[in-house]
Amino acid sequence: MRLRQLRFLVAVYEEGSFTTAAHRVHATQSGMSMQIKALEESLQVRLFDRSPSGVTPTRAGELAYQRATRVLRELGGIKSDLAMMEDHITGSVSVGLMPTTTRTVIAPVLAKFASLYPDVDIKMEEAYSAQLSAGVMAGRLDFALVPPTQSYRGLKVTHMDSDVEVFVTAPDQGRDNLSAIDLTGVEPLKLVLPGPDNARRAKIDSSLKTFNIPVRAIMELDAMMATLDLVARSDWTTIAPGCLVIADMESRQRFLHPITRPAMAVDYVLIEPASTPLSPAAQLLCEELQAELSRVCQRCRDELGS
Amino acid sequence: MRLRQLRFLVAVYEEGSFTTAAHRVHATQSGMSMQIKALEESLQVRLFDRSPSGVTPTRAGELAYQRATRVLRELGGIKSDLAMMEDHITGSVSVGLMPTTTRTVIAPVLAKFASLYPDVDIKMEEAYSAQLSAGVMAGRLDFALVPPTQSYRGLKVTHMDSDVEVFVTAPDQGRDNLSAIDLTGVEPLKLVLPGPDNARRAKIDSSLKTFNIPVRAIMELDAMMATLDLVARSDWTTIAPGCLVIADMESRQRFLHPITRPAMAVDYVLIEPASTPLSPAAQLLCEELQAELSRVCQRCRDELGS
DNA sequence: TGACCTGCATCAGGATTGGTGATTGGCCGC
DNA sequence: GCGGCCAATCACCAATCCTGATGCAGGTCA
Repeated sequence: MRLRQLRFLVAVYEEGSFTTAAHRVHATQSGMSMQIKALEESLQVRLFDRSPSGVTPTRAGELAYQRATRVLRELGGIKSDLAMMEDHITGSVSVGLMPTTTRTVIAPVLAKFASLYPDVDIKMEEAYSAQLSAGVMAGRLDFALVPPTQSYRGLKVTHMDSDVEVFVTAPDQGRDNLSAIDLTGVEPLKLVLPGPDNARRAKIDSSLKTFNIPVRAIMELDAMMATLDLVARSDWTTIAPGCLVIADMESRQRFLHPITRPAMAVDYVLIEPASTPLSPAAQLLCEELQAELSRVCQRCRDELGS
Repeated sequence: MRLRQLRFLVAVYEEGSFTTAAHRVHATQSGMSMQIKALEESLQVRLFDRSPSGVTPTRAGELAYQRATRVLRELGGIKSDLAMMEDHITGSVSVGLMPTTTRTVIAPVLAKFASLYPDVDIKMEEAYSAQLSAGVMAGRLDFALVPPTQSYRGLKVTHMDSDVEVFVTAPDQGRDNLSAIDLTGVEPLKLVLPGPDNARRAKIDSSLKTFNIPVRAIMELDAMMATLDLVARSDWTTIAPGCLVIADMESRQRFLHPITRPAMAVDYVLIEPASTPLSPAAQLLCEELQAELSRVCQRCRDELGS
């Protein structure tokens, strides 16, 4: 068994094709075919079912893939360890964040990190989950913080924290700030929500439907700040994650209302390449981010929980 | 980086010499030298300090070794996974046990395991820790259950459970069965103890010394059953792990006395090769052993704890 | 102090391995 | 039925790695 074969296995599994996998790892189709064959022979088991339209992993292929990613991750850990040994952390980190977290959570993290590790270059990208996971898979991003999505092929997923959803209105809409609300017993809502591609949207829709919550109108706005701005100066309302709106506790530009029913939570997960470990710098940034996120989430649950 | 290089790294680290490491992995000294050099170049760091009497790992070498064992362990996991996929567990398991556990713990485990997996061949070896760890390192044993020792080079160690030490006397020695005893306030003891090579012996000696426990005579007996037999039919006494003597709760051949002072515990650890995972059969036997051991240890702590 | 031993580094040659590009054969959609 | 797509195979070439011999440094013993 060779490391190259494991890398090939991972590529083929993730691409579902010998040819495209070969391109990805800068090899030829024939070499790919031979190496996979050799691997199958050394393991005495068929890893992929071949078809004229590509390949699909067998059960054994699934297992082998899972292990192979872990082997490669450990392998990369060697270099990380050695880099971590250096007293001086350097390099660059590219991180992707969903808009929710860019308002409150990220600023203190960046400030702290930059002062702790002045020689690390930070690149931050704000986008929705699909683009972020694509970025991580393509290697453009070291890791990303996203809501749970469906497609994790080639990604390692770690749950980081759970946040509460909060109902948000303008101050002049006749509700007391921080008063709890039961959405199942309320006049029809005018809601600003993200578009159907958004991961939170699906959960919200299903809650609305399950509990027969009346909705007068829905406006789709795939821009968080615009949404909040609109809510602040109109009779439109929205449902937003605690992390996003907790700053309004002080500013009182918007009034926040814990939701007693239905129960709605939003999860944050970390995604990173399945078969590559984080660089030391990325690991450290990740820890800072985790710490700050759970601090904020804790506060949200305490002060905005139902 | 190549897997072969990692195997070489592990061998060199554990042997402390290029030449003997080369023999171990069926390679030549020159090939070993070149591969390690290549590895060092690809990692851009020196892994071993060479001297005319052998090699010693640098700090980087330590780290790389730790990782390398984990890589190889994960790698072996591929085959284990695939073997585990078979509905029918087969193969053979060689396990080493210290005498303490062979009296009470192992029988039910073997009985259950043999009936669950009738096609697995079991080999069991009873010996003291030094021989067992040598056996594991040489690959003769899949794993072994031993008391904590010093030298773990090349072994993965997992703490399994903690047991109590019990003071044991013959029934006619004027002590009530199960009556607690404070060894610090007792007339000088006649103790049968294992020899100085035994891992428990060092701990017992240090306790005796620390608490100034008077000892009239010590007899060294490296045979557990003989020790117990002697204690049952004389005024000699001993200190034994709970697991070993709990059977006397019913038989009353010997009287047991929880020790209130000094606090004495005996740990059981599992050792296995650092860079090879357990075979599926070994893994299963290990789980059964763990379960039974913690059941017995729990009972010992409940009924023989101070 | 000098001969000897041990252990690692280095070198050149040779065998094995792995990658390449072209070709074949099977299946699907047009 | 034809062209496109994909994997398997083959022969050839290049790179790699292993080998056995030799050199060198340090430590030991008479």
